Amino acid sequence: MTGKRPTSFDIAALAGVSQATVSRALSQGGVVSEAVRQRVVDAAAQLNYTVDVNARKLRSKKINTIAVLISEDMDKTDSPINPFFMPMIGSILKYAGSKGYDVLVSLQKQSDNWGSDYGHARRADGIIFLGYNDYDTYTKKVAVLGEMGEPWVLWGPVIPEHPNLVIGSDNEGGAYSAVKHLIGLGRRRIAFLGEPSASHLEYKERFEGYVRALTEAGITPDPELMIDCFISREDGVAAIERLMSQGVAFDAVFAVADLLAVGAIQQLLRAGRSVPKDVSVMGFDDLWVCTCTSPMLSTVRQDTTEAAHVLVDALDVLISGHPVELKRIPTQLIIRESCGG
Amino acid sequence: MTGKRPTSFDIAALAGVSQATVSRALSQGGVVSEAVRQRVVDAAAQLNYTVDVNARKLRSKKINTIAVLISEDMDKTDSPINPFFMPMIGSILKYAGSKGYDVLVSLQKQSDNWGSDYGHARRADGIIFLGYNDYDTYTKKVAVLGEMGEPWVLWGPVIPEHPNLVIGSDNEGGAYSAVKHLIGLGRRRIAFLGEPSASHLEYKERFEGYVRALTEAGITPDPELMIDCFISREDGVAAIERLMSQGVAFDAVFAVADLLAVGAIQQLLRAGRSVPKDVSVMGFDDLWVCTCTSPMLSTVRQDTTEAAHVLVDALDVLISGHPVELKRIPTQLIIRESCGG
DNA sequence: CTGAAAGCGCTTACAG
DNA sequence: CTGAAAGCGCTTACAG
Repeated sequence: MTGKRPTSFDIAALAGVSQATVSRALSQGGVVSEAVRQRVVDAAAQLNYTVDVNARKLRSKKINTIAVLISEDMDKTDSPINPFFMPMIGSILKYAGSKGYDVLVSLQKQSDNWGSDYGHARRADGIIFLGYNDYDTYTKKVAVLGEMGEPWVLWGPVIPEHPNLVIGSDNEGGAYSAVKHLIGLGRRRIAFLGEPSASHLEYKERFEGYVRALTEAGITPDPELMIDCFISREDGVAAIERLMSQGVAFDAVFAVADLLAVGAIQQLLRAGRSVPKDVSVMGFDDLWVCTCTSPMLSTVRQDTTEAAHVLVDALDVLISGHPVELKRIPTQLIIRESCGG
Repeated sequence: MTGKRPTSFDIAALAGVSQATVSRALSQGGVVSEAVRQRVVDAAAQLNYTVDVNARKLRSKKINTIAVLISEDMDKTDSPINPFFMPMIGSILKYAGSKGYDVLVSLQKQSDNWGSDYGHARRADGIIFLGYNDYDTYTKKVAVLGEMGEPWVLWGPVIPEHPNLVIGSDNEGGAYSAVKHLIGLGRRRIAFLGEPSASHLEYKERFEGYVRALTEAGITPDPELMIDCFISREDGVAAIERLMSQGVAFDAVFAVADLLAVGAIQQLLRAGRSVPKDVSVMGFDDLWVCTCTSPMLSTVRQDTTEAAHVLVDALDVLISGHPVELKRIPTQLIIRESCGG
């Protein structure tokens, strides 16, 4: 529909130079006299010309594109993307864009044999994986990429034994500081709401922080207070229902994810308990929803902006052929109304 | 870093056919005998070969890529993307992917002279614009694309005078049904929280629905009940503060966006009013946060999944050179706890 | 159904 | 600093 797009030859003719010179004038490192460059730029503007990126990529073998592959969230019906990743994706788009990368975004089922495709077909120079937190599944996948020499980084649990290039939050430390804060408030019976599967290492790390804080305060972790849940608001509601129906006494809730904490607050209020007077509630993530509840939710913030920068920078380094170390990003305790004083 | 990628010539040699046949065997409409195709596919698998998408795009002139251009939200500090678009983007990724499109996503400032770039540089066959709801700004921009013959669709207010290809919700009808519902509950003093700028036509349409429902019920719209706000939780809080400090009596709130309604609920509770007993609250959008408040927020749902499908389908039709009509997607009234009975 | 050949629009040594 | 030429890896008429 576009009619005839002008090519570099058209610009060359109009500017009275060779096609090669047009190419030089319009690319980053091209050596041309300033006068000629100006003529070319004017001619390009006049004909509404832009470099054909596909020809450039083919010829130069530089793609300047990164792929963001997001694990499709099968639990959620409303949106296929985990809300935690939303601002992170936004920041990745913004930051990668500022570094001159185009960004391909794709949703993938964890089961598919995706991934290799993107780099392999020369669509992207490197891949950022988001939401692949099931250790058993993803390790095999990225191993393939490693063999192919495809640069990739993954957001997830940072563990030393892990094959390089994983970037994530200080989950244990974040959980520790949160629970320590609750203890400082005088809470002793702190319920733990979390993911049961042993392959979700991030949640396991948060559990370890919980245990450390309790132990340090001389409190013996009580299995009755530990509720296995998947990560959803509904599971948070159910967890509180279960604790109360079993008659388990508790004066605080630490949830491994804000979604759980949101559900917990709702169910506590519904049951006539006051938050934070009767029960303090603490989440993890600092989703945007934390400021929308009444009372507003205290939480452990994962810095998604910083995460995006670190991920893109690491991939950038990897693409240029240098090694990168795995990195743990500090969390920050955010105290709002749901904790009380 | 990847070493030598195999080309179609390598596959040809291995399979004992010509390079052209490899190309045919591996492309959609290629005519080849089944036996040969199998040999080629096997050879490709053996060498871990995938078609170089850049060469394919250059040669075939088919890009099979759509660009999603999102207006960067300057108001928000936490995330640069309006939360309303999050699930829509997810659905677009999913649906466009299922149709065989790659999806480039980019954040743009409304002021930039972006956009034309994407189609023009042969990066994308067409463009989906999200969040460009300032009528005055975007009309000029898309006009340029129109002249260039670049396919595009825009999510926004659907108005007959508008240059084609805009897809949006039935804003007037949605607001009408919401306010009518409040009136049916016995509410008479219904505050309107909305965006003041006349160029934000979607909000204007919702205002018109509000007025129509009131008028139809014989209630004269009262300017005292109409509060100008930008679209944020904070503005929702401020709006309620203002109404109460001015001593304006009201028994319901209709907000043009859930964000406002969330803030309204928070401030009403803080001021000791009961929701919904004293005041019914109704939002618009059906953001995911609606189920996270206490009480849960009633709202007018915009169907983001349907929207994504309609946008992608329309762009698809446009790309193939056929015309498309502007379309209005029905909204749905979602009654939750914040309305009362 | 298959092969030989041309060419998509660029970038980049190689000369000058 | 600039030009002529080769070639990136494919697709697609054109023959057969």
